[in-house]
Amino acid sequence: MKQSVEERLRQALDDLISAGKLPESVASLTIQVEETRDKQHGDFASNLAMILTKQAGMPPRQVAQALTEAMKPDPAIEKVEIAGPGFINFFLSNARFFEVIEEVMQKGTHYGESNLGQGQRVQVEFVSANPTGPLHVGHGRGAAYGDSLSRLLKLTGHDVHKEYYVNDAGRQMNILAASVWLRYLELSGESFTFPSNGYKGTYVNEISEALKQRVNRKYFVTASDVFRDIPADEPAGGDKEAHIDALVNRCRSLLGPEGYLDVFDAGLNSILDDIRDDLESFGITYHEWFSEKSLAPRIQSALTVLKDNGHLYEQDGATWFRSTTFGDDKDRVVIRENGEFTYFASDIAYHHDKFQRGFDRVINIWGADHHGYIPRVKAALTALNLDAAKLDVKLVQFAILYRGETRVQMSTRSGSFVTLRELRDEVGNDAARFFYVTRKTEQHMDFDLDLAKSESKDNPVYYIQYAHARICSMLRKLQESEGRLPDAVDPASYARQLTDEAEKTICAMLARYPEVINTAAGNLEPHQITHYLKELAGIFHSYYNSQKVLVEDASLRTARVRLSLATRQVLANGLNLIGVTAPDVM
RNA sequence: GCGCUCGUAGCUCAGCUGGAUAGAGCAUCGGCCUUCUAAGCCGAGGGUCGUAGGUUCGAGUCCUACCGAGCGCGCCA
Repeated sequence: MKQSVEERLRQALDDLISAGKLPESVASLTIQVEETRDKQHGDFASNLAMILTKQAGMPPRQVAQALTEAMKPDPAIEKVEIAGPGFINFFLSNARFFEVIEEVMQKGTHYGESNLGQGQRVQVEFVSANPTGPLHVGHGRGAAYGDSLSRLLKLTGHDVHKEYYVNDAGRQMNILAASVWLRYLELSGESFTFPSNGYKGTYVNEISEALKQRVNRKYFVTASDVFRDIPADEPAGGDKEAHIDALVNRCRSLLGPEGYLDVFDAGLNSILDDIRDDLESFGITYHEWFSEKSLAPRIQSALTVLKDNGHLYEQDGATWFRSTTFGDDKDRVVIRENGEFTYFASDIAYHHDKFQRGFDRVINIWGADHHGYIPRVKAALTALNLDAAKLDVKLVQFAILYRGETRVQMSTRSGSFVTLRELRDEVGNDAARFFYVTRKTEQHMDFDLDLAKSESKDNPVYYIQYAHARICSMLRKLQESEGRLPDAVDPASYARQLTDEAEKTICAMLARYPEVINTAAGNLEPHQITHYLKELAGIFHSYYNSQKVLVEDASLRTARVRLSLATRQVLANGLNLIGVTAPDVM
């Protein structure tokens, strides 16, 4: 519908240019047409005349007049009006609105698809939480967003590759391994003060328990041997970092390379399995789980490229990347004085690898606390002679958790946190996914757990699902009485039968769906879909209350049933896009 | 101090990339079930869009400066 209006304006514009009434320069102008908010202004409106004012050298209303006169007649357009400061308002022919019903029915689950992405290869990396503990509710938002975005991109013609970057190397993982081992020693009868900076969650005990079952006393060492000459922990007046690092080193030396790796993997694999299982239950699967450890051999080669390009230098015994050349606040260390690579060095190698894999576009979904990394990662890409513009980093603000009035402190280390699994168990997958994705990512979000848990009744997701279930229920009733659902009829019949204003509104809404999808995909904003669905469900509920669908008159009934079928289809398509089920019965 | 993300109804949030009189949902108040699911519908009240300037035909949207919130500014990950 919108397209006919655009075509007509384009034609008028071109004609005026060839007639010499408008300068050549305006030919490249993109024509803006929008749906009117107020139907007194017609169905669609364009601001074209006002944009042209300056270059045409005429007042806007006069430009509008010229455009209107140049327009050839179009069967889809019933009336054109000039209004306000110079808007051109289009009134479409009635029959046009109802064509969408059969279009939706014909395309079914494919309705809304587009070729916006033109087969572009897009990588979406999301969640990528450290495998040092179960996912918590903060990760849930990135998970729901990343997955919905991926579905959206796939639907709009992108070749999507979903990836989880597993931080299975580094200090935190070593602390986890040490924590597992220490709990194992406790289970084996030793007693000591657990390090304040160790991982204290109960899941660690479970891993240690399983380890004990498997290896029995193979890794046993007495507590006095473990803690001999270890610097004091913070509660004892020492430094907690030094304390835990010393324990990690002691763990390594006492267990030997093989034993240490066994304990390390016990922790890593158990937690990774748990995360994978958690996400799968949440409706999220990945194409690839990319191991940071596997990157080790390639870190040096990435740094070599930087070095060859002249962007590395030595200072204070460390190797630095001159990221300030590319707009970063300060230069960054890539190889520490002790010879170890920094986390950033891995990140350079990872992004180097991503780009070498040939993606046209790379989307990183990060927690908002990582925003400071964007300049340095982009700097690294540029320094590697790669196109940093292909990298898009979306920051997801953390949800601030409340339990009633009190704020919930979240720390993976202390073990006092709400897991994603707990949230899913309490509010359900549908509510959780919908809730997470219903606001835009940059927006802070207050999340009252008590409210969310008790909210099941008020949660907007039910409102939409209910609309879907209602239609299903109605159709079941018709199946019973008629034995079948009506087939397609001539669009002209819809125009004759569907005279209620609400019916036209619903059709206009259905017709807008593909555009909503494209805008949402283009802006990486799946939240637009949830708002669209709420609106569609709303007008349908309202219609349902004012008009009976299953009326005696067969022609009218058929038209209304087909309209309902189309609405159901779009609701289902939209819900599926955000990973929410569309139930037949509620 | 510098940087990033924000500031819209009592609360939680939209606002279609600059358009016509700023919208929903909760919450509050008043109505609607002998009729396809009341998990629903209809109506009412509620706003200096953080503040002040600027850009233009036109600003919640763009630019600048302040105010306020959250986060970041390690040879941590």
